[in-house]
Amino acid sequence: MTNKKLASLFSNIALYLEIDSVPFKPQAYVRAANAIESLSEGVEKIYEREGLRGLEQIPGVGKSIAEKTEEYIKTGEIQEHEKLRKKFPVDIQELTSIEGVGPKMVRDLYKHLKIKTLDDLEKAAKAGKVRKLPNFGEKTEQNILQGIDFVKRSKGRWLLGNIYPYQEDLVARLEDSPLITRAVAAGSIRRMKETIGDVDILITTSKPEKAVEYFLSLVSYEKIWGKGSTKVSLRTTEGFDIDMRVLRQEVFGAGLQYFTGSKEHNVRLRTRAANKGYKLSEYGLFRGEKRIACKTEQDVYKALGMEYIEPELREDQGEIDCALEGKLPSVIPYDSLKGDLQVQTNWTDGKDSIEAMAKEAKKQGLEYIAITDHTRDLAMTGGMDEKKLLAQMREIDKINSKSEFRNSKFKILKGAEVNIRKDGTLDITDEVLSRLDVVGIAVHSSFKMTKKDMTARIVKAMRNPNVDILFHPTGRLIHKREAYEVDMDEIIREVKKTGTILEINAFPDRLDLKDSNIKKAVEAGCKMTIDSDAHAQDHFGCLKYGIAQAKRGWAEKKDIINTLSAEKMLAMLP
DNA sequence: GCCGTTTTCGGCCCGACTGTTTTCAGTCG
Repeated sequence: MTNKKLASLFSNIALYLEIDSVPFKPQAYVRAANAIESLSEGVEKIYEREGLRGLEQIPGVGKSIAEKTEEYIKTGEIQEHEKLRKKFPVDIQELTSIEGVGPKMVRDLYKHLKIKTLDDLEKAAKAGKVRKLPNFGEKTEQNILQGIDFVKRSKGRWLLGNIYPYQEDLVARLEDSPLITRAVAAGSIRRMKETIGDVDILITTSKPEKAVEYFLSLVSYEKIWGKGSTKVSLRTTEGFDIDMRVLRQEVFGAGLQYFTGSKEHNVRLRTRAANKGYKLSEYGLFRGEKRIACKTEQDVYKALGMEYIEPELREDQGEIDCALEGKLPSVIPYDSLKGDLQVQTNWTDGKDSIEAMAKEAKKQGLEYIAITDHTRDLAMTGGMDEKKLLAQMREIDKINSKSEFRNSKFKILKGAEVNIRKDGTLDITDEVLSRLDVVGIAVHSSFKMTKKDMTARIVKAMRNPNVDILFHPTGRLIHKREAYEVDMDEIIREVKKTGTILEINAFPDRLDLKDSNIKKAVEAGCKMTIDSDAHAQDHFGCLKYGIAQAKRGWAEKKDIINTLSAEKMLAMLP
């Protein structure tokens, strides 16, 4: 995981340089950091094979950053970074993670109050010292305290999308070993919760000690919390914990059920079992001394007289009663999407071209994507005005007519992610909107309106007859920003009137709508779409997190319009 | 500091919003 650490060093350098208002260099470091973080290969490997020259091939990495990378590979640190850190001995990553706090504020806070950490800042703000600084005031102090509260609450939890690929890789490598007959992730990862506290791995093996050693050889860890013959618990160098347990083959199902949770689900399940005269534990379902089910999870649920409950539903949200009555919804399966209705390209803030995104989507088995770049008001992304949008539409026609796409089922649809202004109007004219296949709308600014005003703003935008989809309806960014205040019931009522489609945005830090809102939408009979919000080719993989979210919201295939063919999907749009 | 040529230095996404000003700096997207 050198890439990640190195990337974080470079982003730190960028922040330190911004303190000094150094022009342009910070962006260069940020670009390099992003490029390094998204590499599929370790920088050491590249360096080993191709030396400095290989490093310079990474986009955004030139001579100087390549040399710093070399220095880091050889010595584990970068002098430039040490120098800057001595000048401003502050936890700049942590402090700037507070919404509204940037490098300049960090500078002033350190200069006047010697604030170095989140805790320092919290104390100072609570003591009313922050408001007295030049250019700070009471409101800023309040915002800082709120921001700290938010950061603190999300500490120690990780985004599903950041951990899932790690877990997938680890499980695959465990299963590759002849020592191990079965390996599977349990816990909140298996339930696909939007954030994960730690990773639970279950294995079966005939040689527990050897398997534990093998597991330790695969994982790079900072600390072992505990180690026995059937369990090991550690902190990875990435900073999260893994619990690995060896289960006995014959009780694997019961163990998997137990360690998948959730705790609340299990408590209720055990109560049901007890009422029927059974006892349920991680070692099986018992009647008296007799073990009656334990091999598979299916056995356990069946023996309790209920339908099998998928892991994503096990949150004690009424799933057990439904399962007993045989009334569980058949939630949407993982392979059921035919299209993706939110895709950004290098026409705005995406990384790849329209054609590259289309090719990748096709490769992933999709039948269509809608290109939905940002519009005018999002100047920072190169947001498109009417003229640029029309040019892009012509470009899409051109690509669609290329033989590769023309002769296949695949189609690129024309769309946009249109900005909803503060007053509920849109930043593209109706005339141009009416020519698009898919019009998505979204809020990107003025997040701190009252609930009433924000709801009215969105409702007004949805009433535009050209509008098809409300993108990331609540605007939250997990661990970064709270959802804005909005009356979801009112939005749903309006959706029923206008036929607007609600989005389940699958990007790991959005997952917006969240599960409880999806459930509301399903109950009201709203239609939804699951979109990746891809900004690069490898982001299509995020769709599975959106599907997981839909499952957690009890959505069925029929509730999700992009399970349909392009033609049928388009017919569903208002 | 990187990039891309105009081959060796100039350009680098920029507008809205906020809270603090009293004309703007900082932050965000």
